[in-house]
Amino acid sequence: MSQANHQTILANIARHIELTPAEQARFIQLLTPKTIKRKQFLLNAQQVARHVAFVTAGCLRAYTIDDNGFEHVLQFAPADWWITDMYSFISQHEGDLNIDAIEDTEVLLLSRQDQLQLFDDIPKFERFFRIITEKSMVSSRKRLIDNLSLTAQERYNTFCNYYPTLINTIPQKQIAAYIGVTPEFLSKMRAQASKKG
Amino acid sequence: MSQANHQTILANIARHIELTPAEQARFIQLLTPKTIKRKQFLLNAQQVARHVAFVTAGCLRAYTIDDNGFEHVLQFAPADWWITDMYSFISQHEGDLNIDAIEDTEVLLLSRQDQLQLFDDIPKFERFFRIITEKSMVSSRKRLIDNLSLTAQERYNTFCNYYPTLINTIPQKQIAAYIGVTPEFLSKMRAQASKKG
DNA sequence: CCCATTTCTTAATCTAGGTTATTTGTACCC
DNA sequence: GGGTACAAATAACCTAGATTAAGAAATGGG
Repeated sequence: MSQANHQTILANIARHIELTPAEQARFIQLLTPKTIKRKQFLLNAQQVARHVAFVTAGCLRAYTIDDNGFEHVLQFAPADWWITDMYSFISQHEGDLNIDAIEDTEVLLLSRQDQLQLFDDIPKFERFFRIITEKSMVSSRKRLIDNLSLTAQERYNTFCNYYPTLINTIPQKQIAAYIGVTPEFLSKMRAQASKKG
Repeated sequence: MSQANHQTILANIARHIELTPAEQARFIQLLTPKTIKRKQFLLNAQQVARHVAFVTAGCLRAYTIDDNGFEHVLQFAPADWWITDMYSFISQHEGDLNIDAIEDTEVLLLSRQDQLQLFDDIPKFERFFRIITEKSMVSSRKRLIDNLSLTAQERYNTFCNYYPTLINTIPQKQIAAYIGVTPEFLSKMRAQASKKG
């Protein structure tokens, strides 16, 4: 089972770089498996994100709580996704993101320290993370544009396309906290949309 | 003068990696200087972003135009900033960002092709771009959180802190297109704020 | 299987910010 | 230096989405 998880992460990496068996072994050795039960936290705001997590099963969510107590979801991470508080992870200072599990979840953790060592020892890993950071940057920008230019209904549709597996598995209030509306308004939109068919 | 520009970009890079004189020379050789006059374009939507630009003087802006014809500014790039359409640059497919000059501007261009070659030849450059992409990612996320959780007035204040040099040099309508309000509403906010002192 | 908690829906009311329109101010260009 | 084009201000009115409140439905833990 742990073996299966290792295959998943190696397949994820193989999309961008090719590793020798020795390099694979070296990498696997640095990973710490961890189980996070539903509603438990991988990371709290005001903590330092020592690790980046790769999800092998379940689903995590990263969110902030604003001054009025409202939650804003930055990212969901179902299986095969990477997640961390990037600010805290790269600066190793305390961050403002909470990461918790919306269902029982398994992750493989890589510490920043080991990651940086890996960059020195096997530059291909620096390439891998350079590439996935470039891609995250693109999707973060895309989302910012969507928030600036789309209506709530359009953002909901976009969400459904982006996270198709999540629509029926996560509470609607989480979707609302992601697209930037109140749960009440999302409910109203869905009611109107279902009328029209 | 071109020498001065080269010093600027080398100093920018030296913040994160150390280069030998030979490596510096190799890098400089790959750069193409370009002048963009006020209101002229470095890149149009529907073009492929062949280059990433480093601004040595003046100021660029990157923006999209939505389906209703409204402009949304993603980034301003005064001197010492890097700018490109990241999606188009990494995929080499056509993008949706326009980049133009809000005043006469000088840039140094690095093509994606040369950048990737540089990553193969001198891994330190892959490190440099890995680091600045991580940092852009952090600021993009920060801005997304701000858009989800702050009022227009608070976003205006945040803008003033983030781009202090721009407040008096760029048109207010550009600031409005960045913080996500109409120029009319920004004008109203400023009037109210100045009343209170 | 049942109770407690959380989630979802509906509806009335409210407001931040948008829209439209007009006026005034400013900058550049021949 | 005067006209054209763009930028900013002001004000009346409008709407997408928030707030508040209350009931209905679903879920999960024991």
